[in-house]
Formats: sequence, C-alpha cells, structure tokens
Amino acid sequence: MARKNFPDPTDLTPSGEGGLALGPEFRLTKQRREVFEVLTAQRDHPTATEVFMRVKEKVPGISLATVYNCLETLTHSGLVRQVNLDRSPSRYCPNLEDHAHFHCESCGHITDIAIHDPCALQAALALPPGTHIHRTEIALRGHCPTCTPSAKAPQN
Amino acid sequence: MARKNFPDPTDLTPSGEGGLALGPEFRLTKQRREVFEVLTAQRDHPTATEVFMRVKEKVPGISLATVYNCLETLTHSGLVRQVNLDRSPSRYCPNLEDHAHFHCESCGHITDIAIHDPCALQAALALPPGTHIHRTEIALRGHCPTCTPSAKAPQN
DNA sequence: GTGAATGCAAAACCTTTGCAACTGG
DNA sequence: CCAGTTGCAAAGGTTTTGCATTCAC
Repeated sequence: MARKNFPDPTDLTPSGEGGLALGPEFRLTKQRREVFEVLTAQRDHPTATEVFMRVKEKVPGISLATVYNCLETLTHSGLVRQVNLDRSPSRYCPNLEDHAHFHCESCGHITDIAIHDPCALQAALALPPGTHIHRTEIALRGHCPTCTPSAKAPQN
Repeated sequence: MARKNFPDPTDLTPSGEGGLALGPEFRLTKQRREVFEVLTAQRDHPTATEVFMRVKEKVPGISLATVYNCLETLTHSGLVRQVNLDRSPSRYCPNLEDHAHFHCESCGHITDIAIHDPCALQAALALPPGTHIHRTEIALRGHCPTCTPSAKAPQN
C-alpha cells in the first residue's frame, strides 16, 4: 500500500532540481519521471487526462490511475502544485514559487501570476489577529491582454 | 427547459435584499425561497447536501437535484456565491461583498475574510498590463485564532 | 393556460481503490 | 528479495440530465 499516508512535507529533502527529489520512501519509477517531465516541459497546467495522453507517447502502457497516483505523489513531495479552478478537473503546475493563477475566459489559458509583495497581499485582508496561514490559493478570472474583451472569442 | 442558458448577469435587477430579486425569467418558487433562506439564516457555507437536509424540514418533498438547481439559479442571479475549496464539494455563501475564505485545518470552519484594500491586493500581484479581472477567488488555509496550533484538534 | 420548475432515477464525470503482477533499490 | 508501484477494472462521491408532472405567473 503506502497509497495515502504521505510523510510530513517537512521530512522531505528539498528538491535537487535536476534529479527529481521525491524524498525517501518514494521510488523513482519511469512513470513518475515521465509525468514530472511532461509537467515541466510544457508548463500549461494540464489536467490529469492531458498528462496521461502526453505520457502515453513515452510510456504506452501507463494507466490513468497511475497518472493520478504519480501526480498525488509529486504533489505530496512538494514538487508540483495541484490547481483547482471552479469545479473543473484539477490541473497541475510545477511552479513552486508563491503565485496566483489567472484564467482567461476568452482563450482559456491559465497563466501564473507572481506575487511580488506577499506582505501587501496579507495587509489587504482583514485577517483576525492570531490567524496562522499555511497556504494561499488565488484564482483570477478575466481577459488576458491578447484577448480583446470586445470580441467574443471561442471561450474554450 | 431553461435549465442552463442563464441571462447575462448585467441584465439582472440588483437585489432588493428583502424580497429575493431573482430577476426576470426566474420564478419565485418555495424551493428557491427556502434554499436562499437556509443560506442566509446560518452563514456557515453549507454544501448542497447540507442545504438539502436543512430545507427538507421546511419542504419535505424537495429533491437534491432541485437544491442543485436552486443553488445554480441563485448563483447565476448573483445572490449567492459558489465556494470551491480544493476538490471538496462546493459550498455556498450569501455574502456578496468582496471577500476571501479562510479554512481552518483544525476545526474545519470556513470564515469570510473582508478585503479592505482591493487596490493593495491587486498591487501585490504582478499582473501583465492590459489584464482585465472579472472575478477574484482567494482561499486561505491554516489555523484560526481559537484553534491552538500546538494541539492536534479533531481536524474534520 | 402555458412554459418554467420540480422530483425521481439514471447517467455523467472525475477521482480513488482492491488486488494480482511487477520492479526499483 | 520485498515493500512500494503499477495496471486494470470496478467503485465512489458529487453534480447533471431526461422526462413526466406540477405550479407560478
């Protein structure tokens, strides 16, 4: 098993960038390597199914369940972030920096938006004193600069 | 039908607060009234199933599908916001002010956090010039002041 | 009266799981 | 060698849908 019961994130070796540092307890299989490879190659926030289709070209026998497993392992290893926008399928993102996600309602693209002042951000919120924040998830929707807001584009 | 194909939000009459202003095209049924009533009576961000259970006491014959329908109508009428945290079931919130959601990892409660400076918030983000933001969704996770971070509370 | 809304059950959808076979270290 | 991982198929939980009936306007 060991499907579930992930170690505490603080136990993990900080990512070695080149070598996919999954941390102890995790084996480096070709499925996991390829899933991670797909995510970093094209940072377009694919869904599990999209990852599956891309990985199949390298590992034809891979199953969707394994892709879900790999994505879960990578997420718990801290190498990948799961991005949930509305009720749509989860998307995955190898950008570990503190950032928001912008979803264009015209072209459907999802873009990373850097947070260049986390303090200002927290100051903008009326947080009760004594609140401890572990994680912040910011999703923005609208139109990106290249999508003219006047033209009703295909929307995807 | 008319299930789907909602009018443009700009066409809607601004809420009359007392009288549940659903807008033209929408009929005021007792199911819709009660669903809205339940949401405003106890602003604890219930899921559709929780709303269903509460409404059943007033409208015993209501079905879960109708609750989903009502919540969708209320959302599209702009009277209610759908709140999506991770992959968990959607929750619903009658607070129309610009606000974030704080989810306590100890007690599980979801709290509204006012955004007292929307400009500072946007300034904290590195948005490409020309980006038009329609909607902002901010979800925070951590421990609320009343949950001592040391004690491993039931977590729910 | 008439079209919109409801209730029911069944379907759709994304995701997780049980288990036997396999494999990385 | 052996626990962790895979692949498959089947189950799970949330949300949507088809359709006949009911109801708001």
